[in-house]
Amino acid sequence: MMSLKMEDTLNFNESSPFIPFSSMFDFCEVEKGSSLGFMELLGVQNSDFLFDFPQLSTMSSILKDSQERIVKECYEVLNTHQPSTPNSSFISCGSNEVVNDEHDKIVEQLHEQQNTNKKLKTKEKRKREPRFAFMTKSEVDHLEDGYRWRKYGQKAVKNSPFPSRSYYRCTNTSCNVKKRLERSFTDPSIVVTTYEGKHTHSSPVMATTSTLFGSIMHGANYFSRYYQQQQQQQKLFNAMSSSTSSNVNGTFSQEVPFSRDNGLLQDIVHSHLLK
DNA sequence: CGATTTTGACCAGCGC
DNA sequence: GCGCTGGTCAAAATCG
Repeated sequence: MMSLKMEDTLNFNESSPFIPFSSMFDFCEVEKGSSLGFMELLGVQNSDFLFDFPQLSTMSSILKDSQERIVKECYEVLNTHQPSTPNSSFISCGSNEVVNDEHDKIVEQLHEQQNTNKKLKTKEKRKREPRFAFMTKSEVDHLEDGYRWRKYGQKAVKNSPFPSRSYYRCTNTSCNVKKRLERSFTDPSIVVTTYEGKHTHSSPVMATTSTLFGSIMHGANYFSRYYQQQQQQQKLFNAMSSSTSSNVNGTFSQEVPFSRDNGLLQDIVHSHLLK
């Protein structure tokens, strides 16, 4: 497996405050370090995805800094959250060697299983959009993000020294995005912002302020795809390992799903930000 | 006067 | 079933 190094791409300022990407697991009810947990974390299921932006006061002033963080953190994830099993390679989707009846059968079974799980889930729970949250050190509760929001509710937070949690909805009638704001339990200077859903329109305010959120969402979507693919391939690998354990090693090829040359950076960060 | 915020009531999900 | 909690609704109040 090739190692990805962001130093080759960006001159990251080592002295600037930086909390590792892995720290976001501290805020989530998923298993730390597992690729499954990470998938759920990215909104593939119903969990939250958290970034941490310490020492930052306004969205507009941190644009460049955050962009570098996102890229650095993304590279860290790629290098540290690979499948834990040794030799648990990625299986090339286009590999001719694994195209046979057994393969098709297993794929079909996996799809059926996934559909069954989906049906059960939607029956169990009301459908909720993937959530995406980040923390910002700020004295101001409501940070400018380029979109216009209307407050539709406020709730007292139990056992919290801070009065409430605020609920906002995008003012665009065709857009269903929601946002939740609250002060951190552990550090009052930190504002936790949670977005739910995806804007169906462009930012009505400045392009520059919305670009940060756009980049973050873009990064989240990227990893969502990445780990969804990885998880699916891992399942297939496990299924085939149990059924055809004798020739596993010779059957699958190791492969990096998104190579740097194919534009990992471009996939995460909007191109005009890289200039 | 329209847009936005405030706030108490209400609803749904969950654990016991 | 009951109580708790997170999330939403909607009428009234406030703002620009």
